[in-house]
Amino acid sequence: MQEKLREHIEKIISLTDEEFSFIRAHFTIKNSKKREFLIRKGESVKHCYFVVSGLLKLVYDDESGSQHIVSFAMEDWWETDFLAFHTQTKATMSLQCLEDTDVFCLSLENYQKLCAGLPKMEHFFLKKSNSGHIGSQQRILSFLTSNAKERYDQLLKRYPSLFQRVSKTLLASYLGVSRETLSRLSS
Amino acid sequence: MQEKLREHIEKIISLTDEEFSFIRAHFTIKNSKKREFLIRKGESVKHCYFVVSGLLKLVYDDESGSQHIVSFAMEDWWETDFLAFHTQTKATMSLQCLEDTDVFCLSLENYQKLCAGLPKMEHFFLKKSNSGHIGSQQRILSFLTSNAKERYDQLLKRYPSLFQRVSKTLLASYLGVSRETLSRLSS
DNA sequence: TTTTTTGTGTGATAAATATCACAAGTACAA
DNA sequence: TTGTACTTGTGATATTTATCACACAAAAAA
Repeated sequence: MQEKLREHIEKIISLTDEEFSFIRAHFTIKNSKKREFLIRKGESVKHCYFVVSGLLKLVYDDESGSQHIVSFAMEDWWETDFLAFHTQTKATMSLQCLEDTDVFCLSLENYQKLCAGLPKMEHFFLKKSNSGHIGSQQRILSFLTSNAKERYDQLLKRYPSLFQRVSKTLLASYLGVSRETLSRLSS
Repeated sequence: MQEKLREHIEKIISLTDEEFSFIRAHFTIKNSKKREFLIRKGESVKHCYFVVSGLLKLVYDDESGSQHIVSFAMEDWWETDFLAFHTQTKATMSLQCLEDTDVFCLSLENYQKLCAGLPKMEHFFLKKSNSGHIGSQQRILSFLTSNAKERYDQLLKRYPSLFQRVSKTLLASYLGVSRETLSRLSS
């Protein structure tokens, strides 16, 4: 499990064994079962998570009770309610396991210590944050330029594995269409 | 004009005069007229821009010829085609002045030198990138949870000044609705 | 100034999508 | 095993939004 984290980081920066030990010491491990919550709306957000295996959904529940999926977090993803985590405010979203999931947990304090103690890691997180930002911008663009059918096809092309792992209902709520419309599109 | 940049950076990290001189040396200044392009689709993206005054639009032109506004860049914003800038690929979007605009320009090379020479700045850019990511996620959320009217009201509330500065047609293309629909919403 | 482009509102209509309702299939727990 | 909850497809209908067309106003260019 440690190796997964190390390999992931070493895609961007190279590390000595000592550096990795230093990094490793800032994380804890958590093994969660399907349906378990890592973050609950309204509670404080203790950690940023690195997904080693499994699958989670980051969801926003609106006033009328419907769910909106901001993001699916799969292997090799960093996920949390970033706003709440960085500003130390209460979560506005929830992070819940869709499968049994193993994660590394990084507290804000350890995140800051890690960046301060090893500037390379600040560089690493900057790269990650940039990719995240670019990814979100692409998703915005897909809302601006594409209808439901096109967004569905783009998702299918980009993350084909998702279609085996999550229900159509969840895909619909990620794409921003009703499950009935999605059902009619895919047939 | 320099002071604007310094004040902006000092909102996040504090600087000595020498540090600021070091930073300043990595930027060039550009004054552009309304309608001028800082980035053109298809060309290479030389800089990341910090907007001192004025207003720009970051637009994506689709195959059918319609424009989609990914972002408005106002005073104190950092803007570029981030994907093209960071990966040194051709621009897929254009950045064009909606008003006469003054910017500081930072090349990728200088961006890297700046981060390497002054780790504080890597920290600064990480904070900026995180806010950008969070902002994009909020925008995604508005597409997921809100209809055109609600998105319009949210934008009006968040950036009231935009409504004096840009045409309804451009607002429509930022919100992802046709100008006719927007016109009917706002009356 | 005159001309041309750009912006805006609004009607009529078409297309996309949501909502409600129901039936049947599948997974999972008691 | 039975039952309960979750999932999926599909019909009927309502709502939202896009598209096309036009008139006119405002702004920029000649």
